[in-house]
Amino acid sequence: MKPEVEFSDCMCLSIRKASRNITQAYNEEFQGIGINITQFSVLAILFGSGKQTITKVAHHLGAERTTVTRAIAILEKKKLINIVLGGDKRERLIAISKKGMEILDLARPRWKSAQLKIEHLFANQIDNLRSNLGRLHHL
Amino acid sequence: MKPEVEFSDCMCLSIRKASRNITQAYNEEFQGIGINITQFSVLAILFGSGKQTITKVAHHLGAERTTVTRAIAILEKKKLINIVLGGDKRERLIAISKKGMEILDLARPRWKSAQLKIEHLFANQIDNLRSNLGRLHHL
DNA sequence: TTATGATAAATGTATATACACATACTATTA
DNA sequence: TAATAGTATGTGTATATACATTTATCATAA
Repeated sequence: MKPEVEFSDCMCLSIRKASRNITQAYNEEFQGIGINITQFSVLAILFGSGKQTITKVAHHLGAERTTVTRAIAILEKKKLINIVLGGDKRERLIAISKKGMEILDLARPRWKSAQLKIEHLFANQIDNLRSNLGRLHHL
Repeated sequence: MKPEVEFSDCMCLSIRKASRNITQAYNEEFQGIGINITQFSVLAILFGSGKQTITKVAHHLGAERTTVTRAIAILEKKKLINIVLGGDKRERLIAISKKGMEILDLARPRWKSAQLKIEHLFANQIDNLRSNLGRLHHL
Protein backbone atom coordinates (compact mmCIF):
# COMPACT_ATOMS: atom_id res chain seq x y z
CA MET A 1 0.00 0.00 0.00
CA LYS A 2 1.17 3.49 -0.83
CA PRO A 3 2.04 5.80 2.03
CA GLU A 4 -0.70 8.17 3.15
CA VAL A 5 1.22 11.18 1.97
CA GLU A 6 1.50 11.96 -1.73
CA PHE A 7 4.71 13.70 -2.61
CA SER A 8 4.22 13.86 -6.36
CA ASP A 9 2.83 17.39 -6.39
CA CYS A 10 5.02 19.16 -3.86
CA MET A 11 4.35 22.86 -4.27
CA CYS A 12 7.91 23.68 -3.28
CA LEU A 13 9.39 21.49 -6.01
CA SER A 14 6.93 22.85 -8.49
CA ILE A 15 7.73 26.46 -7.78
CA ARG A 16 11.46 25.88 -7.70
CA LYS A 17 11.32 24.14 -11.05
CA ALA A 18 9.29 27.01 -12.48
CA SER A 19 11.80 29.45 -11.02
CA ARG A 20 14.72 27.64 -12.64
CA ASN A 21 12.98 27.49 -15.99
CA ILE A 22 11.94 31.11 -16.06
CA THR A 23 15.37 32.24 -14.91
CA GLN A 24 16.94 30.35 -17.78
CA ALA A 25 14.43 31.83 -20.22
CA TYR A 26 15.32 35.36 -19.17
CA ASN A 27 19.03 34.63 -19.16
CA GLU A 28 18.85 33.26 -22.69
CA GLU A 29 17.53 36.63 -23.79
CA PHE A 30 20.54 38.26 -22.15
CA GLN A 31 23.06 36.18 -24.10
CA GLY A 32 25.94 38.30 -25.32
CA ILE A 33 24.96 41.35 -23.27
CA GLY A 34 27.38 40.65 -20.45
CA ILE A 35 24.89 40.53 -17.59
CA ASN A 36 22.26 38.13 -16.36
CA ILE A 37 18.77 38.72 -14.99
CA THR A 38 20.06 39.02 -11.43
CA GLN A 39 22.52 41.72 -12.34
CA PHE A 40 19.93 43.41 -14.54
CA SER A 41 17.49 43.59 -11.66
CA VAL A 42 20.03 45.31 -9.42
CA LEU A 43 20.95 47.81 -12.11
CA ALA A 44 17.28 48.48 -12.83
CA ILE A 45 16.64 49.21 -9.16
CA LEU A 46 19.66 51.50 -8.92
CA PHE A 47 18.47 53.32 -12.02
CA GLY A 48 14.89 53.57 -10.81
CA SER A 49 15.48 54.41 -7.16
CA GLY A 50 18.89 56.03 -7.29
CA LYS A 51 21.99 55.67 -5.11
CA GLN A 52 21.30 53.60 -2.03
CA THR A 53 22.69 51.19 0.55
CA ILE A 54 22.97 47.45 0.02
CA THR A 55 20.31 46.93 2.64
CA LYS A 56 17.85 49.04 0.67
CA VAL A 57 18.64 47.25 -2.57
CA ALA A 58 17.95 44.01 -0.74
CA HIS A 59 14.59 45.35 0.44
CA HIS A 60 13.70 46.41 -3.08
CA LEU A 61 14.53 42.95 -4.37
CA GLY A 62 12.92 41.11 -1.49
CA ALA A 63 16.18 39.22 -1.19
CA GLU A 64 18.58 38.38 1.59
CA ARG A 65 21.04 41.18 2.31
CA THR A 66 24.14 39.00 2.10
CA THR A 67 22.97 37.60 -1.21
CA VAL A 68 22.87 41.14 -2.53
CA THR A 69 26.31 41.81 -1.09
CA ARG A 70 27.71 39.07 -3.32
CA ALA A 71 25.78 40.39 -6.33
CA ILE A 72 27.14 43.88 -5.69
CA ALA A 73 30.68 42.50 -5.63
CA ILE A 74 30.13 41.01 -9.08
CA LEU A 75 28.73 44.27 -10.45
CA GLU A 76 31.67 46.14 -8.97
CA LYS A 77 34.13 43.77 -10.64
CA LYS A 78 32.34 44.45 -13.93
CA LYS A 79 32.50 48.20 -13.21
CA LEU A 80 28.76 48.56 -13.68
CA ILE A 81 28.32 50.36 -10.36
CA ASN A 82 30.10 52.97 -8.28
CA ILE A 83 30.43 52.65 -4.54
CA VAL A 84 30.91 55.65 -2.29
CA LEU A 85 30.95 56.10 1.47
CA GLY A 86 28.21 58.24 2.97
CA GLY A 87 28.25 60.44 6.03
CA ASP A 88 27.44 57.33 8.01
CA LYS A 89 30.68 55.41 7.61
CA ARG A 90 28.98 52.08 8.09
CA GLU A 91 27.13 52.57 4.85
CA ARG A 92 28.30 51.96 1.31
CA LEU A 93 26.18 53.82 -1.19
CA ILE A 94 25.73 51.98 -4.48
CA ALA A 95 25.05 53.84 -7.71
CA ILE A 96 24.82 52.67 -11.31
CA SER A 97 27.91 53.69 -13.32
CA LYS A 98 28.10 55.12 -16.82
CA LYS A 99 29.03 51.70 -18.15
CA GLY A 100 26.20 50.25 -16.11
CA MET A 101 23.75 52.65 -17.77
CA GLU A 102 24.99 51.63 -21.19
CA ILE A 103 24.55 47.96 -20.46
CA LEU A 104 21.17 48.61 -18.89
CA ASP A 105 20.05 50.34 -22.08
CA LEU A 106 21.27 47.38 -24.11
CA ALA A 107 19.54 44.93 -21.80
CA ARG A 108 16.18 46.63 -21.46
CA PRO A 109 14.68 45.37 -24.76
CA ARG A 110 15.99 41.88 -23.98
CA TRP A 111 14.23 41.95 -20.66
CA LYS A 112 11.08 43.25 -22.29
CA SER A 113 11.21 40.45 -24.84
CA ALA A 114 11.49 37.79 -22.14
CA GLN A 115 8.75 39.44 -20.14
CA LEU A 116 6.42 39.57 -23.15
CA LYS A 117 7.01 35.88 -23.86
CA ILE A 118 5.75 35.03 -20.40
CA GLU A 119 2.86 37.45 -20.65
CA HIS A 120 1.84 36.04 -24.02
CA LEU A 121 2.16 32.50 -22.75
CA PHE A 122 -0.32 33.30 -20.02
CA ALA A 123 -2.45 35.69 -22.02
CA ASN A 124 -5.47 36.64 -19.94
CA GLN A 125 -4.19 34.47 -17.07
CA ILE A 126 -1.21 36.69 -16.41
CA ASP A 127 -2.90 38.77 -13.74
CA ASN A 128 -3.98 35.59 -12.13
CA LEU A 129 -0.37 34.40 -12.06
CA ARG A 130 0.75 37.72 -10.59
CA SER A 131 -1.88 37.40 -7.93
CA ASN A 132 -0.82 33.88 -7.07
CA LEU A 133 2.83 34.85 -6.83
CA GLY A 134 1.99 37.92 -4.80
CA ARG A 135 0.39 35.71 -2.24
CA LEU A 136 3.65 33.80 -1.91
CA HIS A 137 5.65 36.95 -1.32
CA HIS A 138 4.52 37.19 2.29
CA LEU A 139 5.17 33.75 3.66
CA MET B 1 10.47 61.06 -18.42
CA LYS B 2 10.35 57.44 -17.36
CA PRO B 3 11.72 54.83 -19.73
CA GLU B 4 9.21 53.03 -21.93
CA VAL B 5 9.84 49.76 -20.21
CA GLU B 6 8.46 49.12 -16.75
CA PHE B 7 10.63 46.80 -14.72
CA SER B 8 8.67 46.89 -11.49
CA ASP B 9 6.73 43.70 -12.15
CA CYS B 10 9.33 41.43 -13.65
CA MET B 11 7.88 37.94 -13.69
CA CYS B 12 11.29 36.42 -13.19
CA LEU B 13 11.96 38.40 -10.02
CA SER B 14 8.50 37.62 -8.78
CA ILE B 15 8.81 33.90 -9.25
CA ARG B 16 12.29 33.75 -7.81
CA LYS B 17 11.18 35.62 -4.73
CA ALA B 18 8.24 33.26 -4.35
CA SER B 19 10.59 30.33 -4.77
CA ARG B 20 12.91 31.60 -2.05
CA ASN B 21 10.04 32.22 0.32
CA ILE B 22 8.39 28.87 -0.16
CA THR B 23 11.71 27.05 0.09
CA GLN B 24 12.33 28.73 3.43
CA ALA B 25 8.83 27.86 4.59
CA TYR B 26 9.35 24.19 3.84
CA ASN B 27 12.83 24.18 5.34
CA GLU B 28 11.52 25.70 8.56
CA GLU B 29 9.25 22.69 8.91
CA PHE B 30 12.28 20.45 8.52
CA GLN B 31 14.17 22.09 11.40
CA GLY B 32 15.88 19.50 13.57
CA ILE B 33 15.21 16.60 11.19
CA GLY B 34 18.63 16.72 9.60
CA ILE B 35 17.56 17.18 6.01
CA ASN B 36 16.15 20.01 3.92
CA ILE B 37 13.45 20.05 1.26
CA THR B 38 15.97 19.36 -1.51
CA GLN B 39 17.28 16.29 0.20
CA PHE B 40 13.77 15.22 1.11
CA SER B 41 12.70 15.40 -2.51
CA VAL B 42 15.53 13.13 -3.63
CA LEU B 43 14.79 10.61 -0.90
CA ALA B 44 11.09 10.69 -1.73
CA ILE B 45 11.83 9.95 -5.37
CA LEU B 46 14.19 7.12 -4.49
CA PHE B 47 11.54 5.68 -2.21
CA GLY B 48 8.76 6.09 -4.75
CA SER B 49 10.56 5.01 -7.89
CA GLY B 50 13.28 2.77 -6.50
CA LYS B 51 16.97 2.43 -7.23
CA GLN B 52 17.98 4.48 -10.26
CA THR B 53 20.73 6.46 -11.96
CA ILE B 54 21.49 10.07 -11.20
CA THR B 55 20.24 11.03 -14.64
CA LYS B 56 16.85 9.50 -13.90
CA VAL B 57 16.62 11.24 -10.55
CA ALA B 58 17.34 14.49 -12.36
CA HIS B 59 14.54 13.78 -14.81
CA HIS B 60 12.14 13.04 -12.00
CA LEU B 61 13.05 16.32 -10.34
CA GLY B 62 13.12 18.32 -13.55
CA ALA B 63 16.52 19.54 -12.42
CA GLU B 64 19.93 19.80 -13.99
CA ARG B 65 21.90 16.57 -13.80
CA THR B 66 25.02 18.10 -12.26
CA THR B 67 22.91 19.81 -9.63
CA VAL B 68 21.61 16.41 -8.63
CA THR B 69 25.15 15.03 -8.63
CA ARG B 70 26.05 17.52 -5.88
CA ALA B 71 22.86 16.73 -3.96
CA ILE B 72 23.65 13.02 -4.15
CA ALA B 73 27.12 13.67 -2.75
CA ILE B 74 25.56 15.36 0.27
CA LEU B 75 23.11 12.51 0.82
CA GLU B 76 25.98 10.06 0.56
CA LYS B 77 27.98 11.95 3.16
CA LYS B 78 24.94 11.75 5.44
CA LYS B 79 24.65 8.02 4.67
CA LEU B 80 21.03 8.42 3.60
CA ILE B 81 21.61 6.61 0.32
CA ASN B 82 23.52 3.63 -1.01
CA ILE B 83 25.36 3.72 -4.30
CA VAL B 84 26.11 0.59 -6.29
CA LEU B 85 27.55 0.02 -9.76
CA GLY B 86 25.28 -1.56 -12.34
CA GLY B 87 26.04 -3.85 -15.26
CA ASP B 88 26.71 -0.73 -17.28
CA LYS B 89 29.83 0.45 -15.58
CA ARG B 90 29.18 4.09 -16.44
CA GLU B 91 26.13 4.07 -14.21
CA ARG B 92 25.90 4.57 -10.49
CA LEU B 93 22.65 3.28 -9.10
CA ILE B 94 21.31 5.29 -6.18
CA ALA B 95 19.05 3.74 -3.56
CA ILE B 96 17.66 5.07 -0.31
CA SER B 97 19.41 3.54 2.70
CA LYS B 98 17.93 2.25 5.94
CA LYS B 99 18.90 5.46 7.68
CA GLY B 100 17.44 7.35 4.74
CA MET B 101 14.13 5.55 5.19
CA GLU B 102 14.08 6.44 8.87
CA ILE B 103 14.69 10.11 8.16
CA LEU B 104 12.15 10.05 5.36
CA ASP B 105 9.54 8.70 7.77
CA LEU B 106 10.40 11.44 10.23
CA ALA B 107 10.24 14.09 7.53
CA ARG B 108 7.03 13.07 5.81
CA PRO B 109 4.64 14.71 8.27
CA ARG B 110 6.78 17.85 8.25
CA TRP B 111 6.51 17.99 4.48
CA LYS B 112 2.79 17.38 4.69
CA SER B 113 2.43 20.20 7.18
CA ALA B 114 4.26 22.65 4.94
CA GLN B 115 2.30 21.47 1.94
CA LEU B 116 -1.02 21.92 3.74
CA LYS B 117 -0.09 25.45 4.78
CA ILE B 118 0.35 26.40 1.14
CA GLU B 119 -2.81 24.59 0.13
CA HIS B 120 -4.81 26.30 2.86
CA LEU B 121 -3.33 29.66 1.95
CA PHE B 122 -4.62 29.24 -1.57
CA ALA B 123 -7.78 27.37 -0.67
CA ASN B 124 -9.84 26.95 -3.82
CA GLN B 125 -7.16 28.70 -5.85
CA ILE B 126 -4.62 25.94 -5.36
CA ASP B 127 -5.48 24.10 -8.57
CA ASN B 128 -5.20 27.39 -10.36
CA LEU B 129 -1.71 27.85 -8.93
CA ARG B 130 -0.75 24.32 -9.95
CA SER B 131 -2.00 25.03 -13.43
CA ASN B 132 -0.01 28.26 -13.65
CA LEU B 133 3.16 26.57 -12.44
CA GLY B 134 2.63 23.65 -14.77
CA ARG B 135 2.65 26.03 -17.68
CA LEU B 136 6.07 27.27 -16.57
CA HIS B 137 7.48 23.76 -16.43
CA HIS B 138 7.86 23.61 -20.21
CA LEU B 139 9.67 26.80 -21.07
C1' DT C 1 32.13 60.88 28.41
C1' DT C 2 31.74 56.06 28.69
C1' DA C 3 29.11 51.85 28.48
C1' DT C 4 25.57 49.68 25.92
C1' DG C 5 22.57 48.60 22.41
C1' DA C 6 21.40 49.11 17.51
C1' DT C 7 22.69 49.20 12.67
C1' DA C 8 25.38 48.37 8.09
C1' DA C 9 28.11 45.50 6.12
C1' DA C 10 31.59 41.66 5.28
C1' DT C 11 32.96 37.02 5.74
C1' DG C 12 32.85 31.87 6.50
C1' DT C 13 30.46 27.94 5.40
C1' DA C 14 27.12 25.06 3.24
C1' DT C 15 24.14 24.22 -0.37
C1' DA C 16 21.70 25.17 -5.12
C1' DT C 17 22.20 26.06 -9.84
C1' DA C 18 24.12 26.19 -14.62
C1' DC C 19 27.33 25.44 -18.09
C1' DA C 20 31.65 23.96 -20.19
C1' DC C 21 34.69 20.42 -20.36
C1' DA C 22 36.80 15.94 -19.39
C1' DT C 23 36.58 10.90 -18.70
C1' DA C 24 35.05 6.41 -18.95
C1' DC C 25 32.29 3.20 -20.92
C1' DT C 26 28.83 1.39 -24.43
C1' DA C 27 26.85 0.90 -28.90
C1' DT C 28 27.16 1.22 -33.72
C1' DT C 29 29.10 1.22 -38.06
C1' DA C 30 32.52 0.84 -41.64
C1' DT D 1 37.69 -5.54 -35.31
C1' DA D 2 38.77 -0.66 -35.29
C1' DA D 3 36.94 3.83 -35.58
C1' DT D 4 33.25 6.64 -34.24
C1' DA D 5 29.23 8.23 -32.14
C1' DG D 6 26.50 8.26 -28.03
C1' DT D 7 25.77 7.96 -23.00
C1' DA D 8 26.58 8.43 -17.77
C1' DT D 9 29.01 10.76 -14.79
C1' DG D 10 32.39 13.91 -12.55
C1' DT D 11 34.79 18.27 -12.06
C1' DG D 12 35.95 23.27 -12.53
C1' DT D 13 34.11 27.62 -12.27
C1' DA D 14 30.83 31.16 -11.54
C1' DT D 15 26.89 32.68 -9.40
C1' DA D 16 22.63 32.40 -6.07
C1' DT D 17 21.03 31.61 -1.58
C1' DA D 18 20.84 31.34 3.59
C1' DC D 19 22.45 31.62 8.09
C1' DA D 20 25.86 32.42 11.77
C1' DT D 21 29.39 35.26 13.21
C1' DT D 22 32.32 39.29 13.22
C1' DT D 23 33.64 44.15 12.65
C1' DA D 24 32.92 48.89 12.35
C1' DT D 25 30.17 52.65 13.32
C1' DC D 26 26.37 55.16 15.25
C1' DA D 27 22.98 56.41 18.81
C1' DT D 28 21.61 56.61 23.37
C1' DA D 29 21.54 56.24 28.18
C1' DA D 30 24.02 56.26 32.62
